[in-house]
Amino acid sequence: MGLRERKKVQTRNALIDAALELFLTQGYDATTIDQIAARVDVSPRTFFRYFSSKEEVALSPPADSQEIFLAEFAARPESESPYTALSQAMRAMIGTLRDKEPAEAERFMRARQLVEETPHLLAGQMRLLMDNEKRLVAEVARRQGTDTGDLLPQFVVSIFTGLGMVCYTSGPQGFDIMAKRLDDVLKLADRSLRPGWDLAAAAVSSPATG
Amino acid sequence: MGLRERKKVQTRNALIDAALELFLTQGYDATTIDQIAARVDVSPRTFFRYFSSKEEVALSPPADSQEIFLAEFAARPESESPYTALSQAMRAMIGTLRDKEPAEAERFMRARQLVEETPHLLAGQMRLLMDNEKRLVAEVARRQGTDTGDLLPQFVVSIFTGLGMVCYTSGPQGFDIMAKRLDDVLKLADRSLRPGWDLAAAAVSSPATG
DNA sequence: TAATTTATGTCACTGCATGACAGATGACAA
DNA sequence: TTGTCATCTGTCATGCAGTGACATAAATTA
Repeated sequence: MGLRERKKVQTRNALIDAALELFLTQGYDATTIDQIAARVDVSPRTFFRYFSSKEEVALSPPADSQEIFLAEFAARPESESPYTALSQAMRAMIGTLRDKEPAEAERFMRARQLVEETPHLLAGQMRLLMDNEKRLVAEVARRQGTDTGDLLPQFVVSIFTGLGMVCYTSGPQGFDIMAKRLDDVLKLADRSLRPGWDLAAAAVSSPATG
Repeated sequence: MGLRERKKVQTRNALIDAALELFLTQGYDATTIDQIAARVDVSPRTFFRYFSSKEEVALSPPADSQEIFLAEFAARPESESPYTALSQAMRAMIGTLRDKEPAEAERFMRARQLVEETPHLLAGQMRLLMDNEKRLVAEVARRQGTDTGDLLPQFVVSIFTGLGMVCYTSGPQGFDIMAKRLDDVLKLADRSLRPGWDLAAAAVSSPATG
């Protein structure tokens, strides 16, 4: 990796860290791009060459973690039912984040705290989630052998997204507490959902449409 | 109702209609506040006296419909379980919207279409949803006799919100198709969820934490 | 009609975001 | 090392969103 590329990574991380620091201390709205840029000694224009908006710099860690989740999900064995694969992918994601180098893991936690206390960012994160939802639905449909347009895969993904929100919205905390919370929610889900609810068979047994 | 008050309602509706018209034809981003204001013959500054942001004018109908939903939910009889009450409130909301005068019903449908095809607005609507979620969780907890901090009421609300999203994200359509879609999703939920899953008893029967 | 309240318009200003252009800096070959 | 090329950065100019201050116009009330 050349010097140029290393510098870019460095600047990018510096911008994220500076932004998170200012957002968390002064608040998101009260912080200007100029302040963030000044702290990293770059021009405001340069900031926008790394991030397309003020929102994006704050949501950059969450976006990364979602990518990780999607990768983990795609890597789950075919033997797992859609919902099981989703749950396991979520656990795997938390583990992957925890095992990163401290500086990076710290960024994820700080961003998480910021997003939670800033409604605008929470909305933005939901948008990220919905952007990925299509990919998720497609993969679930594939595992079920159903069509992407079917109600069932969308249903499964929506239920799961709901669970994710519950364990996400629960105050500042570390990865371990987050994992514990996820376990609790998944246990609750196991008690609430019928076995095989996420498999196509249940839907197929219904009479033809119309 | 005095002349002044009537004029305000009139201007407000005119602004919403002009905004929706421009947003739907030119796109949300390509439309400026100046254009909207010009179409209603008011100054741009006046626009911001009616709506605090460009986003708010577009989300005004969805915000209203959510208020209707909350009112319907609060009015459901105590005999209904939390989830049943939520489902019935949703059906009631669609009915209430359909029965409004055509001009107003039209606004809801147009806004719905706009929100669906504009990611930024979809995110904004999710924020509205989450703003109301606290109220919803509190009411569900009250019906269950559980604490607002408990996992169960949050779980129930999240599951339901997920269902709502499924039936919301499904292409441009009228109230009837929307109601049909809701029915399908609720049927699917009935097949997937264990009886009594939304009642406190199920959680209480689990062994003590730890 | 006169006095009061309230809505609206104008003006000025800050912040976010983008395009264009020039200069600085790293990459690479001779 | 040097020269060339690609790329990153800073400066400048611009448009749009959103807000505060103040004056004006209109509706309300007496």
